Amino acid sequence: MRTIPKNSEAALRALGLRLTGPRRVVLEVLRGTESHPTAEWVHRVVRRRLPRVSLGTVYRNLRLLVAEGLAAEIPGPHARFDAILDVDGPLAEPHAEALRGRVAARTGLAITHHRIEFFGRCPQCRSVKARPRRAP
Amino acid sequence: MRTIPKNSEAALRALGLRLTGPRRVVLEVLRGTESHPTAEWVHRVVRRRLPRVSLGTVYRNLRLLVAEGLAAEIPGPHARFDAILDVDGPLAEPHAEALRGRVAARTGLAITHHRIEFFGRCPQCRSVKARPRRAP
DNA sequence: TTTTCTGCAAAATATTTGCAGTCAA
DNA sequence: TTGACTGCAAATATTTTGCAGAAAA
Repeated sequence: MRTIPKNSEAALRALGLRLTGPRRVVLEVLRGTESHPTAEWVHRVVRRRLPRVSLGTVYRNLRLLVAEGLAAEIPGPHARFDAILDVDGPLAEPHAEALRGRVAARTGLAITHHRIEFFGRCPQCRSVKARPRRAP
Repeated sequence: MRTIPKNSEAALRALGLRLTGPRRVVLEVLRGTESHPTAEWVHRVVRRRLPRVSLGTVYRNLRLLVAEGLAAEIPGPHARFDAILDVDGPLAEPHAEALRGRVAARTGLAITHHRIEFFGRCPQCRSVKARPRRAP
């Protein structure tokens, strides 16, 4: 399974994407928050570093990062985005299989697929005193 | 943990919601598809049974079902909705705990929370020959 | 009855896109 | 250089809401 570099520049380069200021900052902002930010929130935060970045560019880069697998789009009243890192696929299989069986037995459903997501803080984030502000 | 009835009418009544045509059909449509439909798709399908239902009403009921825990909103370019049934909470815990530990060790993240979703077809759906049409 | 809900249509939000100029490679 | 990318603003698309009437409890 492909591994995504923790360094944002490297992650973008690994995908053959051009390394532009707005793009790098959008990814870093996503990776730097624990919340599930809206596009508008990302835009506000990106602008603290690059004041001239437009909302359109933020949207274009969010969609690009999602398409490239560097970000995920998650539930909410407005679309919300999260940075993601890979975990080796087979890691989860034994547990997932056991769970599928139990869920199937309990519900009578024929399970077609499942999704497991973990949310957490990286070491770098933990070393910072101030906790990230929550998205609106 | 609260259990959600498989019968849509009973599920709505159990929550003290009024049983209206549009509401019941919206829930049944959600439960009757394997795909992750958009609000507009739900609207189209609901209208095959109740032609006068408006898009606004579909939105109101989708939001209500989400608020009441009968449906979930999931990722996509447009908001997408799924019907959900409960699985006993403690059922998943031993596996989830084991997974959290392995994911934390592998990624260096301090896991704050996780979410496990299973998708499948109910016995009633399986007995039908024609497979449900996919959402757009 | 008395609320809650609905259809309709307008309003508010959110997202995408065309274009001309910039910039990374 | 030259494609890819961007800001800007206009165009679309999506979602929410006010209101008067209809319907459930």
